[in-house]
Amino acid sequence: MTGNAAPGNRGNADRRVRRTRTAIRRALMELILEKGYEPVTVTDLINRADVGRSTFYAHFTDKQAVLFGSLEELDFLRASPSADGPLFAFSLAMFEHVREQRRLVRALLGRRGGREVVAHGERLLTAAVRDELLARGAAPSAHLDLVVTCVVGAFMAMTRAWADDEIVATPAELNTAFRATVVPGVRALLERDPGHRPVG
Amino acid sequence: MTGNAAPGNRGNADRRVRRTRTAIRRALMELILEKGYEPVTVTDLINRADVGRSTFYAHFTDKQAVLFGSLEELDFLRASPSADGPLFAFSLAMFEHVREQRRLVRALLGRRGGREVVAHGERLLTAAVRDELLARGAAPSAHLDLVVTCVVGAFMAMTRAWADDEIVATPAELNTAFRATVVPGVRALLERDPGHRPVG
DNA sequence: CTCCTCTCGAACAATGTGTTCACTTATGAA
DNA sequence: TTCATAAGTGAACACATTGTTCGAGAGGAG
Repeated sequence: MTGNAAPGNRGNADRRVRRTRTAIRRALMELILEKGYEPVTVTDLINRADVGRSTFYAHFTDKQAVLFGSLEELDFLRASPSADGPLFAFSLAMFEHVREQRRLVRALLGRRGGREVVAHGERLLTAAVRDELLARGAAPSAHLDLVVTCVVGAFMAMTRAWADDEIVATPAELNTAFRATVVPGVRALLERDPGHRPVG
Repeated sequence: MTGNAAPGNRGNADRRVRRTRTAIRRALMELILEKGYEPVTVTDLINRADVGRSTFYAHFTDKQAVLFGSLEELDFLRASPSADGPLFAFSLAMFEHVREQRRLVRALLGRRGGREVVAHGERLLTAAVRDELLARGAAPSAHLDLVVTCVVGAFMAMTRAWADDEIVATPAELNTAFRATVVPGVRALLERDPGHRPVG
């Protein structure tokens, strides 16, 4: 092993390497679904993947590296900002997607989830929301960033609370409440802002 | 030692007990300010407090117990809901309070903070916001709870992002953005709801 | 087939947790 | 002041987890 931990070598030639990495990734997913993300230890991982301890560290620096490697393959949070159509059209689709992957979402974002994972999701969503508002003519500003933070915070809070069973609702209800709370304020922002609407 | 870990015995007679507990609490606060909450270990605590390991466990079950004991004395999040005055009047005061206690807030809520601490703060704030909306005539409902979750999520997200230096702003700016995002939606909710306005 | 890479697995040093116990000390009440 | 007792000490323990190292051996590429 050349010691290249967590490289981008997706299509590695050596069958052994592929076997090891996929075994570890699969083990992580399984364990996450069973216990949540935080409680999973490297020791769990190598036991489940049936892989030597040294082998693990030859490929990944820690469990987070494994997760973030796998996360790229999931297309959660692939919210492509749209300038037309309803504001924040992503929300309903996302809430529904979250319901489908509920166990995983709870494990990653919920109480037993991981701080870094939430932060990662927040970053992705923040970028998407910001882009959408810019595409709809909002002027880039500190104020805009604050508003984006609010919107993302609201969305993540609902998702987390719902995944954790703190609230009971359908995706449609989540969506309605989210939009009812946030859209009026954002719409006011957009209208107040003359903006250079790039097409409609 | 009778083995009563973390009791409510605030005014304990024995001077030794008081000495031990305050030493541990003070140690936790100091260490939190130095390293953030998560990295602090029980071992750190007993070294700093200069207290035997067994003594620590005679008084507290873990570091979280120490924190939650101390937290009661801080009057963060003492947002008394008001039925009159502007909606969410607590927000500016709270943002300002947060600025004063910035180092502590960052340590508790920020990247190096603790999951449970955030959850605790969220619970307190959720209750306060919910009460305020009820006091202003909103009907108790699942929808209301969802909206409250949004509002609290937005507030916490701003606070955290700001404490972590992800965004730069004054309390007034935070307050403006928060209210601009959230108040229109909430106001619409209250107006749509005939409600039994109890005075105002 | 052969050579090189990867894996194995065990051992290691660190660090942390939570418990136990015999011993010493401080405290508060009489 | 005396003294029974509640409290603190400190060291040792078993255990879990991390991240590293190394020689031996197996597996794959070419």
